Amino acid sequence: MREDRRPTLSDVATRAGVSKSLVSLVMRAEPGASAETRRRVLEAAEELGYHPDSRARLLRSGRTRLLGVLFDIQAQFHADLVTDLYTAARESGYELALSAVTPDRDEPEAIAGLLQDRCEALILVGPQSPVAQLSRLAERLPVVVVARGVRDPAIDVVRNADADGLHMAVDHLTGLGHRRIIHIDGGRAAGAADRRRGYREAMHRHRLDDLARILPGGLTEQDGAEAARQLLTGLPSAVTVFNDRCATGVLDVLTRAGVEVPAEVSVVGYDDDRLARLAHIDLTTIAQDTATMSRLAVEKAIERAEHAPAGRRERVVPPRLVIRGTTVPPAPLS
Amino acid sequence: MREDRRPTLSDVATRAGVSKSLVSLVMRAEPGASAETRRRVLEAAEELGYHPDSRARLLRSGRTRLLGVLFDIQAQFHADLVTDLYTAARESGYELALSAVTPDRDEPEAIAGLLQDRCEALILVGPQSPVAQLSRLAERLPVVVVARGVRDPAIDVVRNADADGLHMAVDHLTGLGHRRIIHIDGGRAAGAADRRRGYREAMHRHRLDDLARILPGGLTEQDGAEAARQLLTGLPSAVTVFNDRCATGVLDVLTRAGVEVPAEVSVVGYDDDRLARLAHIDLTTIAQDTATMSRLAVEKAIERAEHAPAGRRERVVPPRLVIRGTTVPPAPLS
DNA sequence: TTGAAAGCGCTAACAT
DNA sequence: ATGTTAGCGCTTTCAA
Repeated sequence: MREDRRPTLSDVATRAGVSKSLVSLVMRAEPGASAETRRRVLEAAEELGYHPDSRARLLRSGRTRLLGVLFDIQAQFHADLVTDLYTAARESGYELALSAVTPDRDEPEAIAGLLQDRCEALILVGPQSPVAQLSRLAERLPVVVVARGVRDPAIDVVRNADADGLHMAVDHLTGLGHRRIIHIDGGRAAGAADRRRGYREAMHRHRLDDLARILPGGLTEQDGAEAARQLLTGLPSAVTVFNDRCATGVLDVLTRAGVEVPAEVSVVGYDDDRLARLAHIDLTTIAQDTATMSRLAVEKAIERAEHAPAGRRERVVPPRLVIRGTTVPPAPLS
Repeated sequence: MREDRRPTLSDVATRAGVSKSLVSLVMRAEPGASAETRRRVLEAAEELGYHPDSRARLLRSGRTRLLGVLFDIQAQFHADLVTDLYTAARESGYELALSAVTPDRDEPEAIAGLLQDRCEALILVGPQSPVAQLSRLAERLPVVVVARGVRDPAIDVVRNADADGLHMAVDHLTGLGHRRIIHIDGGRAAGAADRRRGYREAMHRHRLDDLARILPGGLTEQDGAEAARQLLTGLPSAVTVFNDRCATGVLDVLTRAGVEVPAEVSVVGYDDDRLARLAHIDLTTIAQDTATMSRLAVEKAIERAEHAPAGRRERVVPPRLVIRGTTVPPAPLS
């Protein structure tokens, strides 16, 4: 069966006939022990099946090299970001502590968990908490907010240029010849306001103000489906949607209603999450550069954790238009 | 700016004018402190923004009350399970340590992270590792595998009755009058073999062996989309699909090809994940009882961690047919 | 009900 | 190159 007590550093020291300090040095591969001692210690450790206890180690050294990550386990885009955060953290020699927000586990609870783990900094992906709470948190440890704008000098922000993204979307559509372009927005979601603004600005620039129209949407497939039903009463020639998840709902309802996409209506999403890339969805979208955003977030977090804050407080990553199958020139009769 | 040192239990004790022991009791909500003391301590803790250091706490008490959870961050169904695992763990007074598998972070790496954290037991959601590796792991600490069958007396298993699930799906369809029912399978995925078997058994029971046909599918929307293209060459009257994610791909391709679901083809999924429940997908499916499975997994893990293994090694949870909008009687001409 | 003291397993500062 | 001595922040005796 299993050992009832795990061997400690002392056990190894006794067995090797040396002091704990030596064992500590050897286990960390630090210089300061003779080759012979090193050999004896390693041998003893091996025989005992010794593994250092990271908690004790970190408790003593005062460092955890741990970055706390808050995310919504139901959001595909968050999953994509977490994927890249793991990569970025490993490259920087840090570990990630994940804490998910679920329908039954709210943000304060998820954050409390991270604080208990003594993370050196927090990376919050699309947090919904009021700014005041985030500010309070930032008084206690470095906080980096990803994919949401927060105006607080103590909080680092990594986000994409949402307004620019919608400029690209609208420019792409007008370039194809579309004029009746509707925006299905994200309501109060992070980034939604900027994307709305970007849409309005672009429509204005193309002198299409009269045709501009914004339909209330949201973050989920459900929200998109509902918005699409509104759409059916008076079809535009193209739609820009708050995000890919919402766009998926739009696509689904349109298709079911017999509206051909893109022949009758072109659709542009936002995020370029895994969903959009699926061959059968094949959604034209505005890609957020999750790899870069993740790298920057980890960099920022470590920077703040290790020395004083340096560099710009807000990093805005440019989005990128990814043309796939849901956008074509408008039908002649349109 | 920020405090350079996080408040400790001693700080709280000083501020509240009591001993460390009292603070310790109060923070753990243990009896033995007067109401007045309790109030003062909590107030001091709040003012200082104190959070107990879990490492120190656990180092001292020798226990972590930590359950390590391995899951695939790209799988919706895993997200649903993790959601319920959080709930179950909280009810048992345990915490969860999440470790995600990503395209860039394989299972051994994710598991190594969990081991460093000194989790008392591991809950592996749909692990892909060979049984030999899981067995080796189980020699070091309690291991519970969820949603995959593993034949090793040292490993607890919590899964749903996959074969029964397909019996239900086929019975439902034949009950509606379907005869030409095809199964799109999950290849080598966990549970796929049992679901295939269940399909064959049910078709046999209904004396439909001649019409039984299995198409290679997989776990993802992509896999479903590809399988559906095969389907188009000779439409059956109904399809049972390995899981909801895959079924989504099937639905999408069929709809785009002008095949009406369910008028022309009925579709049944598996899992009842968030996707299936979306109003616009509205997929008839076989629900896995994630709440029960999660509760059992947590129970098993704690049981093994705290005393010797007790109770049945394998817990099989019955699935449940959820009838939604993708199944109707076959078209008369079919 | 409260407090003092002794560690948990480890690392860091200081000896030698 | 090696050993000794203090803790890290907490829980756990044990006394008061």
